[in-house]
Amino acid sequence: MKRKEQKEERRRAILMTALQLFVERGYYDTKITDIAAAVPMSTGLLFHYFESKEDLLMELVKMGAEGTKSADPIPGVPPEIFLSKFLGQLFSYATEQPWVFNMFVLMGQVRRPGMPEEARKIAEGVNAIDMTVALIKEGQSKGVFREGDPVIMSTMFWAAIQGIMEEMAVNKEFKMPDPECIVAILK
Amino acid sequence: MKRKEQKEERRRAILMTALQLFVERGYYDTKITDIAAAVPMSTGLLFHYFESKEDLLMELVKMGAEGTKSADPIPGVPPEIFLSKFLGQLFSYATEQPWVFNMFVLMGQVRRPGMPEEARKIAEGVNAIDMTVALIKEGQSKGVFREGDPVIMSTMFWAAIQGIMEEMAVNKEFKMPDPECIVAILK
DNA sequence: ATATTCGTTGAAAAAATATTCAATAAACTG
DNA sequence: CAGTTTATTGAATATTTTTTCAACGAATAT
Repeated sequence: MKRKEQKEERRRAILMTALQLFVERGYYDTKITDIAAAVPMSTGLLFHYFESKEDLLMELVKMGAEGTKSADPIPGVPPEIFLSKFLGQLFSYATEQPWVFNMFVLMGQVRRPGMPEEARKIAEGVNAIDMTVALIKEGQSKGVFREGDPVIMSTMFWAAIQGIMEEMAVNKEFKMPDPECIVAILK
Repeated sequence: MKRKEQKEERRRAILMTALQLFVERGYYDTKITDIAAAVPMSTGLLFHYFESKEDLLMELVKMGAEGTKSADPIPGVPPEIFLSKFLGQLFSYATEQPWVFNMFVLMGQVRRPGMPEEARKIAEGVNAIDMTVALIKEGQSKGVFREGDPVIMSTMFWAAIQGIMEEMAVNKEFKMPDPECIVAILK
């Protein structure tokens, strides 16, 4: 039974290639032929593994949604510490586990208008903003975060992270920021 | 000579319609037929006014690049005051001059990978980040802004603003944030 | 060793979208 | 008013991109 393993491996290769291209060039600008050529394989064969381009995106987004569950806050850990550690981890993935990093970037991109509805819905379901809103409230009540509408603060926080990650994804020389520097947005 | 004025007006109408659709649905997801239908006019006629969809985008981006020049810092004004006033103005445009606001959002979007090269280049030329880098350095030397790599801080700053503006553009109920709250990212 | 299934290809078909165009109506000019 | 230019339409065409498919080779099973 080596066939099945090989098939899985090929599937993964396609997914990872597509992920990288989607993040670096954008979903609409990466054509099926680009993905196939980069894997590499014939365009026809790609449809042996995925029903459509949108299906490919869906698989990625589902994986991303799955993976994000492990980013839930740990009860008892102070919010500023948790966020700081979380970001440190995230940024270190940029070089150590590029696909995890790219996945995060992709999830953020898919939430934007103009992306295929189905995928977008799933990505919106993984709402990091809600998670941080709670954390921000906690931090505010403890006096470690400054006052202000938690929803706006959370939006700013994630937008800043997304912006930095997209910069990092495209411009490989961009210096990895100190997590503290981002958590400081909330302080 | 009423013809010429009317033509200009029609042109503007197309431009403004396209701008709104591009921002709300994204460039690739708004079809030429969508724009024409929204103006409203026949799809064929649209090509009487603009050579192509990309040309339409180019015109918008050129307008945006032109308009952004008026956002240069005023010598002598303290950086934190300038930025705060600037953001106040910008956010107030969201309701008072939606097209100015949308233009800002569009410029940010066009800078991203996957957008048509030609337009992207122009948008990247209008680099608000460079402008703020100087302002941040000034603020740091005066001690009103906190320490940290000015490029990263500037990237964060604009990414946060872009994120909030995109939210405002799509979700009309989103509460306009206090500019102080954003400038606080730098303090 | 033969049959059967699966992987693979590249060219052809289909689908989505942008663009052109011939025809007509409306506005202007002298 | 007759003639000329401009605006307008929507169906036809061109282009771009995705998707299918018939054919063939390689691996696996019997």
